[in-house]
Amino acid sequence: MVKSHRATIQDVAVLSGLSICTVSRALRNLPNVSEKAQSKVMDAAAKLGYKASSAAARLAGGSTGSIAIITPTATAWYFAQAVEAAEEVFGDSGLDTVLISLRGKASVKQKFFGDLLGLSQRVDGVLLLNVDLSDSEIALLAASGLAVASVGMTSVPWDNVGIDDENAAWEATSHLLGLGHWDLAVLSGAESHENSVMSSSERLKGFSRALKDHDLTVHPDLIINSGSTIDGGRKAMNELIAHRSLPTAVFAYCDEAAFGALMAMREHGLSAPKSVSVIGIDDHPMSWFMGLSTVAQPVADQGAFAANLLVERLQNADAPNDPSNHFLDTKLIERKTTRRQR
Amino acid sequence: MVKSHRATIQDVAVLSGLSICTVSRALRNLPNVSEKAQSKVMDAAAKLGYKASSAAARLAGGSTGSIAIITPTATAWYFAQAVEAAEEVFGDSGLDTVLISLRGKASVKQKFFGDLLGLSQRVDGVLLLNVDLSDSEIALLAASGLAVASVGMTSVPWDNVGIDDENAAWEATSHLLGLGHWDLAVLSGAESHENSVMSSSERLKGFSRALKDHDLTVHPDLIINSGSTIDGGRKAMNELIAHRSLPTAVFAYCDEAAFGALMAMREHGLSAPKSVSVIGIDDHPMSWFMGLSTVAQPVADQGAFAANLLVERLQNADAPNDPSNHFLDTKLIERKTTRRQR
DNA sequence: AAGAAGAGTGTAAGCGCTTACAATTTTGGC
DNA sequence: GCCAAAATTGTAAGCGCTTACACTCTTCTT
Repeated sequence: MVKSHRATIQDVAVLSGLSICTVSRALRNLPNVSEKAQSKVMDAAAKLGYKASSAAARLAGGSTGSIAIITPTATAWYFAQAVEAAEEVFGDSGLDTVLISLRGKASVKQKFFGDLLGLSQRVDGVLLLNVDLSDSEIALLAASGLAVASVGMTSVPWDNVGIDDENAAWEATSHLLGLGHWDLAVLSGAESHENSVMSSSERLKGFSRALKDHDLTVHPDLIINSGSTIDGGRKAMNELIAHRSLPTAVFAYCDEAAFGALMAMREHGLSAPKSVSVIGIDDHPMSWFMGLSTVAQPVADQGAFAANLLVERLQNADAPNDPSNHFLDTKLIERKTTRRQR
Repeated sequence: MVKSHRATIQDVAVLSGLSICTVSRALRNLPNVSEKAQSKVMDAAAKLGYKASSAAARLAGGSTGSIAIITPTATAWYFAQAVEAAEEVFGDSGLDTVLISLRGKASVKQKFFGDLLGLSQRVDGVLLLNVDLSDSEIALLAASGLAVASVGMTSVPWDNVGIDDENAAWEATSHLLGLGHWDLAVLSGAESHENSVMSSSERLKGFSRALKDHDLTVHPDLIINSGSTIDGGRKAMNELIAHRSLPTAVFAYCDEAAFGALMAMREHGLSAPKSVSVIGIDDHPMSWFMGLSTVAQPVADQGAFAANLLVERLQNADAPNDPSNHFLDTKLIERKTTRRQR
């Protein structure tokens, strides 16, 4: 019954008594196929356990049945969550997901863009997770013919879902200010240039706006790139402690960076909130335990949402291109690493 | 200069003045190609920025240029580390990596094996990360024609790299016993049947052996499946606290499960090592901060190592099949969650 | 009731590669 | 130098699918 060799479209054609062409159309729900033919084909395909060869389909100009996820790293909590959620959506849609982790290496990103043409014949679409893109890179991607969607990016010409980063940062910072802190530092995530499309840029804006609201100015010395890892946060905080003046409160780009900051403080005999108040963004599973004040965001939901958007685009590829931007809700959670400044 | 259309093997053939066939052979370093032809082809290919279409190659019987990573989850620390390290190796070898996360769903694994034939024409090989496999599934995989390698599995008929899980668990447990504890519970990771190929099974063996060494017996009530997540550890420990007798020490399958256990204890007003001593395995980045005693293992190294093994297999596919098993070193790290029992 | 328009289906030409197998050139032994 | 064996290169037939285009029936028009 089960042949060791995979059923081909040919087999389906023979079994259903129709031509290969009709089978191909029926299988892809194209118009101009009678209901009778349609059901015959479906029956035959089911009976044979037929699934189209993605290689052949791709070669002949069809779709590849896979999409790429581009992520700065696969290990940080936020990204791992988003990747897994998106992978689930793609898998449920019968799509393979190829993972490309930039790992902070410029060379990898370069390779990615250098081989965009190649990539575009291996995948149908691309899901970007908070990837730092230049204008020309955005243009390249938009012109690549690939379907594109993203998580946590701003002002990009494709579907995006994220949180209102600027506002989340504003909330976190305002919380600190509201507690009477006025000497603040920020562990700012990734380095971000003017007009960056990344969330770290937005969060920095929110931080600055909150200070401005209190007639405070941002001291450049108290903005330190931490990346989004524990170790990055630790190094950034160490730098702050060792070479700059110690603020009374720190707003960290994300919870893991905040954990790192807490670690650095401990290494120096400091603790939160006694020495310094600390707040992050994420609500990482460890944050409750660490007593970390934070702004919670739904990460898996963002990944799944964006993935769904991408799948929809793929399904009606002829629909008009009207990039949508979706914000999911965040919520300030006050715990024990922040307290009133006397 | 740069054509919007991708260069094909045809273009390379024309530029180099050779036939498509020779080009194909030269590109793949097959024998029977003169050095002169070889270099001509390489030059032409480089000049055109040529890269073979994986779809066409695959269709014609060649390789796909991608490999699949099968992981129980992409979010747990251990797996995220291994995935990223492997992905780096594959990327450096010019291979795409398609990610398949089982997410604990039997249906996903079922789909995976159901479509093994399909998968085998989309990827050249499979890297398994501590995947729970039945004998028949192992047989299927071995017969699939795919190259296979794994991380953290035992007695499998393909290359594997991991740690000596049995011994690591023995060490952790012996540490507890050596401190005078004799009433021990274990958060045992994934549920594992007899003859399981998973690390949780090995670790349970190591735990049992250590007890046996001290003429202690394992009480089934004190073996609780925790999975490898924080939340799983928390639930398992809650179960222990609420419905079973509280031991004086707990050996957790991994650090994240241990964190969860610590959380559960805190929820019940307990703490380590005062109420219960706790030890894990991994040396997670947070473990230092948490003061968690643990057995450190090099996770990224394992992923990279296994990935390299797989790549090598792919490269000389005709080499004899002699599955190798590699153990990387572990190291007991004593911190503050374990202390002498009076 | 004849012809146009449309719906449904089939034919055949690739997509870019690999790989028998055939053709050609080179090498080496005498 | 001559011929067989070995080394190199070319020819052509697919791999399984999509798609332009041709063809055959149905439906409507008028």
